[in-house]
Amino acid sequence: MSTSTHPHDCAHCPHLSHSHLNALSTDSLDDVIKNRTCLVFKKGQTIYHEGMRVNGIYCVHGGIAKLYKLGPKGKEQIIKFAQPGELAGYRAMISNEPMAGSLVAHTEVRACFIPKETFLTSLRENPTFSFELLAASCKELGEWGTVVTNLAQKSVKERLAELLMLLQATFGTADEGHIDIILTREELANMVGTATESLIRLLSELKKEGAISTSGKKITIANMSMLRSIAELAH
Amino acid sequence: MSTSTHPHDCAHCPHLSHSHLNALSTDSLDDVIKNRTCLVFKKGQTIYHEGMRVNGIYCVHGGIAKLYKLGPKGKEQIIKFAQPGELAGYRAMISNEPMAGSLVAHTEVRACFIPKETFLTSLRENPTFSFELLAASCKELGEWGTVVTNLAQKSVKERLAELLMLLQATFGTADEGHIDIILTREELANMVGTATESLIRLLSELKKEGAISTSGKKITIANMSMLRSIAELAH
DNA sequence: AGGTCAAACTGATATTTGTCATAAATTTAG
DNA sequence: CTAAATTTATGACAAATATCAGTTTGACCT
Repeated sequence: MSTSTHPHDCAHCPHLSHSHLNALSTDSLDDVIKNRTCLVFKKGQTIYHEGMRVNGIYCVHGGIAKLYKLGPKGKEQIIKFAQPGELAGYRAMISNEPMAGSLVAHTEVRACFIPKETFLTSLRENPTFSFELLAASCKELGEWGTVVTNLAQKSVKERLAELLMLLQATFGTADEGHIDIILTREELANMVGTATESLIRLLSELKKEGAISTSGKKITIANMSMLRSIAELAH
Repeated sequence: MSTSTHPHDCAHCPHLSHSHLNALSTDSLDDVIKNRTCLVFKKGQTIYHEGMRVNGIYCVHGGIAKLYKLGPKGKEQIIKFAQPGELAGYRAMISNEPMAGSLVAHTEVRACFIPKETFLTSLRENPTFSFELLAASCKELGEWGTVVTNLAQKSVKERLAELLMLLQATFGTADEGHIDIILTREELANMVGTATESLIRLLSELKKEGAISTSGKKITIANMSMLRSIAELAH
């Protein structure tokens, strides 16, 4: 089970400024803080399961959470990673459906649980918040179109090159220069939609070509323009 | 160019009841009607282009419009078809981005153009409308997750079987029993993400197996449960 | 009705990707 | 710190899918 900690200080959370919750009025934010529960999930722990009806949403304020769906043959398809400042589970809440995917702690995750009623009330009372979520959803919808097009039309190698660039853009680089998120080869495969063995071979190719270098699970982009040309052109 | 017609009677439009615009107050609807322009697009005509900034949205009230994106090698990826009652282009308007895809008249299309300002004002003044769009976007986001998972994990044949079921569910069956939308093999290929020749071969297989029958571009689902098992299981 | 053009189809072949088996390396747990 | 378990890696092969070349069909136009 998740562990409840001493309350997280949401009002001064360093992630608040780039969170959608920042659009709330002082009163609404107070209400959220009053009703939220602070939780800690150990690495690997499931926060919620696909298909579940959950009566609230999560605001991640520490660690990285992995959102995935199960495919027809039970294989996991990684949809996205949620970073501090992001809300998770609000789509299902708003469209009043079961969760479309499962959320699991990829590292240790600290998150606040905000009850459904609190969340829906804050939506109702804060047009700015509501509009911001609408705008974010609309933006994401546009991005999914690109994801689908790439998935349908690009080769696995092109998708992999693109994914590595995206990961670097999203998670930045660590001090040693590698992309600052640790993923297994299987997880990389579950993002680009291929078999683990194929992914391993293509990573080796990229390495041999000098586009990237690896050290265990740490991946460094060695030649960004080469990687970009692989992602966009071909072989 | 598109032709302007004598005004469409939006207030009594048979599609209004299942359109998001139905959530508007009488005043807002009047405002929309006052400012909208009714247009007719001939089959094949482009309504807007990917990458464009458009200063308004379209409300389709007749015909079918095809929304697609161009892939890296210039191949079209069909994202969806918009039917009467649907709004098109509102995502870009709300997230304030260029259009993520191109919209083209798949049949003759009748649509009202609603200027950006009118649309945004109605959003601002109608929380119900705004929430409905938010809920719809959230629902769609969940659906894209499934699309992506299927694209990443299913074979082309499975995706084709699924597409045929989806088309029947969306467009219904014509009197003669076929799925009530006419698509070229290339368009089908551009929906499932495969080469036209592959699609043709797989359609023939489905025909040989008795799951479907075809007559020109008209496709009839002959054995729905067989088709479903092909879509879900395998080969 | 005949000619023209685009779409549908077919075959042969190349390429990509998946699968299975197995070994080496790395991480984790005790 | 070592043993077990997982992850990474590689090879051989099978299956799926793309590509190219060419033929047939059917719709449309005057």
